[in-house]
Amino acid sequence: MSVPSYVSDPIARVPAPFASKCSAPMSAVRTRFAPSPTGYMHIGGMRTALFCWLLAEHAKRQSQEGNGDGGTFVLRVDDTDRARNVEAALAPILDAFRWLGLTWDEGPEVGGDHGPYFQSQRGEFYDRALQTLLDSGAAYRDFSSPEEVAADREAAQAAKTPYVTNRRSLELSAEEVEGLIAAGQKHVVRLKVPRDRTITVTDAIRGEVSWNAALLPDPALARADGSPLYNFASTVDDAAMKITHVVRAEEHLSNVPIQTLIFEALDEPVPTFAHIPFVTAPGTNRKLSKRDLSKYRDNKSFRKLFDSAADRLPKLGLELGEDLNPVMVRFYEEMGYLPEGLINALARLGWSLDDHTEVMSLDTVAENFTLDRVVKNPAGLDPDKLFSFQSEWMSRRSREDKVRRCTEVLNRAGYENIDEEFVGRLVDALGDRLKLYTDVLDVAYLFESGVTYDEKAFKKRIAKEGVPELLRDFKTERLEPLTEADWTPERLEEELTSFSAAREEGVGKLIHACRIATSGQPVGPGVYDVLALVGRGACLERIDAALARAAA
RNA sequence: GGCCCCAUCGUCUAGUCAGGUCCAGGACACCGGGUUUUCAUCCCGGCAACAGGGGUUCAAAUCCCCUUGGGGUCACCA
Repeated sequence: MSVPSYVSDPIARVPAPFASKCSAPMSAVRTRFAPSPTGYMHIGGMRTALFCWLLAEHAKRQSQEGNGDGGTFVLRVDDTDRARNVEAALAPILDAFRWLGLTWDEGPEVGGDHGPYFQSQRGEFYDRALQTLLDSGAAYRDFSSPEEVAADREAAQAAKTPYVTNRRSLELSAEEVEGLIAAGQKHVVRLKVPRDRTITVTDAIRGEVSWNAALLPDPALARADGSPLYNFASTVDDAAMKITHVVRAEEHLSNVPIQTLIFEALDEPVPTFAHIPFVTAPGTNRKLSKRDLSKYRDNKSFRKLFDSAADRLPKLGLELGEDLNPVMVRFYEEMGYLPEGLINALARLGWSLDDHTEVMSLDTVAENFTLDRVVKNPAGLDPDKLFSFQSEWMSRRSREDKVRRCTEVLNRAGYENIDEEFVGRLVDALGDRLKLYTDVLDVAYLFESGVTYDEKAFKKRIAKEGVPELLRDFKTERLEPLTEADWTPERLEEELTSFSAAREEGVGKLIHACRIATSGQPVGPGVYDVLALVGRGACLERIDAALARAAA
């Protein structure tokens, strides 16, 4: 088979324009995200998936305005070799897409014209492609044992020379090869890399990148049992699914020359590659990885996340650890983050709209997303910034939504008979303080019979010269005479203010004392709301308890 | 080690392709002040960066080269 003269004109084979700032209409854009079913959705993978989705979605919208031929986002499952529990391991991944509102046009559950969408079901595609390559001579059977290959590799390493495949099997005659096959001799199929080539590709993000093919080992396409390897399966699928833009993390950049060669050998157009920077671990520019999780606690803003999760998750019957942690999308969902918040943060990781726009909906991002505004260098997710986006989006949520979701959290935390009307009052009192749905857990004292005192705050605000007396008098003179009906924030404020004035004291003293006595904590909603929410009976009891504690 | 990629405030970034309007803009974080006689919000202000060295040019964060630093990848994994 003849190899196209790709070297002389590398760009000619790159189909669609990648910088859509240009006014030329875009041809159809088809992107894919190909997760392997691991049982969880990695936050970095999610960012990659988001960019894939955005590119397709943007093209889709453009075409609706009469510009271009549409966009399609494909979800394909890389489950080669892992057939056992695919469904269970895939579910969390699909859930993450659903939670964030990233729909797929083709893939699991929805099907499509280019299926099946599970690699484990695409065996015939690989077999056929493999035969094509074997027939054309682009690939060959390698009878070397894995041990021999490993030894060659080590020798090259030791000699400090680049390792290239020892093509001994190529010296076999056709008859000898037939004989070995007939004898059941184990072998892999390798791509015969043309060693006189320079492979050049114009990456949509990195620009022109080249490799000297003479330095490339012949990659295995299929195992001894005939099953396809990643680079091969992925290329065959991308070709069959008519993928126009391969958007993936930068760590895949080194797969480009091999895949390019495979596309060419298959006589398929080479898609546009777009290698986006990966998401880094906090405080470093290394790849964010589940394995180094414990190290991330050393990072200041990550530690806040961990600490807060360690406190809250158990209350919801969950556990911070291997199966649930900040590298997973589900972590943020369980902690009560909003999809809008995470999307906003992820979209801003490596991409910007302009020099000032920070808060953006998925819709806004999709409307404006182009690869030419993707940055080249890796970026770390900053929990503080995510939190800032989160509070912005939470502030836009309706009261009904907050009430419903907070009630859910409370129920999950095991508090029985939660009254939605009461939660409504609570949500009002919380106001902007409610940043995450799980923030309601901070006011658990409203749903429990006793109070746990913050020791430091207690000492500072109650166990102090004159304060217990003041609190006691306020209680007996002003609080006790109030009826249940009088027990409103407005009335309580009136009483506290006038009492303080009568005593010639600043209101601060009593405000703090009351807050600590009734809630145990130095922070929370406004005091009058706290007193009202805690209720007359419990307030009086708790003040007594605090007084007794101060006296002890 | 080979190959490849990357390099602007603590962090995410704008500016780089089409050099001057940038003694570098925004956001988050941080620090200070104001509002709230409480917590949070909100408002105002501040701190803070072009990795280094050579070129090219009247002019370089922007173009070229080198150095340094960081990272990715080198499987019959994905």
